[in-house]
Amino acid sequence: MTQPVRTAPTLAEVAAAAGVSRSTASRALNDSPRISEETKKRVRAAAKEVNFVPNARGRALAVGRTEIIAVLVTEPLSELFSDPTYSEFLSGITEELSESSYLPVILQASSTHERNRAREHFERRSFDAVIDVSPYKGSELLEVLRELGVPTVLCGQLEGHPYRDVFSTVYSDDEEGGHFAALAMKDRGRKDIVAVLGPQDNPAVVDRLRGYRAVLGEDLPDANVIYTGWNSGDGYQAMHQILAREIAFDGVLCGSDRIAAGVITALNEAGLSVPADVSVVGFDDHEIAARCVPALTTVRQPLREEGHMAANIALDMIKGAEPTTTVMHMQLVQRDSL
Amino acid sequence: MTQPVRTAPTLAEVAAAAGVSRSTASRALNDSPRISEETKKRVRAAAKEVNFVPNARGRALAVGRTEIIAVLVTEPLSELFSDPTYSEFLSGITEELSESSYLPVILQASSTHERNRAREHFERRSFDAVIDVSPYKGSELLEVLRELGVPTVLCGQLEGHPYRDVFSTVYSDDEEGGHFAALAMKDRGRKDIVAVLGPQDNPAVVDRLRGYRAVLGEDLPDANVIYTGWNSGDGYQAMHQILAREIAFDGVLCGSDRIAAGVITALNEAGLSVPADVSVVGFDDHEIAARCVPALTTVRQPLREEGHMAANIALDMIKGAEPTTTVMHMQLVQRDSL
DNA sequence: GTTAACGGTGCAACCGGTTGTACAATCGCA
DNA sequence: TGCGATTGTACAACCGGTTGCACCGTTAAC
Repeated sequence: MTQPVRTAPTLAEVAAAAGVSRSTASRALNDSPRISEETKKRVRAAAKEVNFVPNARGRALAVGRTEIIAVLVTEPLSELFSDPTYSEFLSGITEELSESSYLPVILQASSTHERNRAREHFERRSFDAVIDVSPYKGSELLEVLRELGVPTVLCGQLEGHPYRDVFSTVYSDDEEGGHFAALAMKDRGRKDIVAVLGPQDNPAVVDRLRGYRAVLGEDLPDANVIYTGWNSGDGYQAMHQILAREIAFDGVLCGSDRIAAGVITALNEAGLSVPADVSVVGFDDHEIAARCVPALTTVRQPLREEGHMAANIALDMIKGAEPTTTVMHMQLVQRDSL
Repeated sequence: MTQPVRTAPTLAEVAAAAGVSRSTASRALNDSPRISEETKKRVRAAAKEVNFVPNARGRALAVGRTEIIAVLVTEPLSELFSDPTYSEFLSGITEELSESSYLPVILQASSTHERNRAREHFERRSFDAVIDVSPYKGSELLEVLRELGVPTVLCGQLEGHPYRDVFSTVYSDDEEGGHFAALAMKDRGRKDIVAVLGPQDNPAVVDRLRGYRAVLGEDLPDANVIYTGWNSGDGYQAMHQILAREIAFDGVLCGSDRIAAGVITALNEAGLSVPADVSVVGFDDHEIAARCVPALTTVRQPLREEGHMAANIALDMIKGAEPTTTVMHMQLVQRDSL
């Protein structure tokens, strides 16, 4: 039943069918005010008749846009998939772009090979804009984007904001998140706090700690701050270290919900009850937070909304808008671990 | 330090710099045999000089290709991310395409809105080919692709293969996988088998069951076949149902590793030992399989390789190759649950 | 009755490449 | 010396749209 492949109808055919010129047909379909209703109607009918859809390649060349936005990702695909943060964030971007005619492309940049490919695509002007999901890692590519003048949105802060005047930035206020978590501890009357954070070189970690400190002061001594990875295993191990020190503490601030899950496991194994003996607060509000026993009090980052925002800013920049900096707000999610 | 945005150099500028015509410049850069070595050298030098990279839009229009391949996905992004099957498979596609100049685009088609957007992109000829990752769900779109004559690769079998003469197909031999799992049970001397499978309408499930049956015959009675979801919770629940029936059984064939994990948990809770009392065989060989206690014997599907294959076939079809059907082979991974 | 204003349309150029074909220059050979 | 074959290059058309500008026919104003 192989049907003969129709070769796609072009604007010229529509124009011929409607008895007008190509330019008039184009204007009619793009709803230009210079064309009479009468003619528009005729052209639209002709277009419907021959099943006309404007060719993406021709359009792209003429208007100087590909209507494609690259989402630059530094993590390898497997990590990308295992980290729910990205899923949420990418969904936000995709959702928002699906309202426009733009198409998001996930562009990986973990290996050198991939970065070179990415660079090549940038130079070819394959994309109208770039959304960089983990900008603190890909500085060479950022340099390229700057030179090429590609509208770019950075998700997350860059230390020192070297590109603030060229790129837009969207990030959650991590310091504020730290505030919220610390205030919750304080309100609960906790006075001897331990923090199990992510990697020390992560800007979000630095800001959150600053937030903790602003509220807790000496209740969170330097010695009680541990930097580690983001996973439950890391939290578990860190908690063991702390228990081994035999210091007194009644609260643990965690850099992620997964860390918190590991911390709770370690505490329970040591015979400590959460929240009776020790309060625990997480970060992120991923699925795992609600499933913890006890359910985890945590700080929610509006990831999906950040995705929406990033996509919109990218679209605006394509239209010529100036770079902007947008700060999203954190939120404390009260559950049972505090 | 905002650097003035260079407007990208065009072929015309290269030609001027090299003192040749645009056509000669184009041929020189594309290494046409009709151009003298001497001239090629000069043009290449000029191109390097002005930092020329051919513009993707212009090229696309001229050669009639966008160099973009759509990966059509029926699942919502969150599911896509939570299912390691896709991660592996998509990695395969991405890896392979990164060797070419082609760019993969993940195109979601779970909601009606998304399917309409997808259709529009197809009609605009935004993609040179489509790889459909879950073809049994998106038949309307397949119809569109067929009419438009877009080179398409289906991953997974379609019942009745209605598009066999138009589309290429890549799939793993699920019946063979069923064979392997069932043979393992048989070799171990298991005689009363239960199967906890995925959804009944999934063609892979149907084929695997056929494979089981061919080996086990009456050792796997109809009443012992349970259809459910793919997750551990589903496996757990299904096993409870079976235990409640108080029938005798000594082996469980599972539709996924996650199902198997749930099954093992339920068995253990009921005081049954794996593999002493009951043998369990999974499917997929995901990360979870090795982490099960006991480590799960399972059937491995070569997902990454399937991704490579699908990408290559897509590239071939773009070059005009006829549709092909490719069957990948399953493999039994022996561990401790049998 | 002439002319200015204006709404509607078409011509042609343009976006940035690729490619069929014509043409000029060089060479070999009769 | 004259011819055809061969090589290297340029001209121009083309891919499929968009858009600046000129032009046409009305109508309104003077």
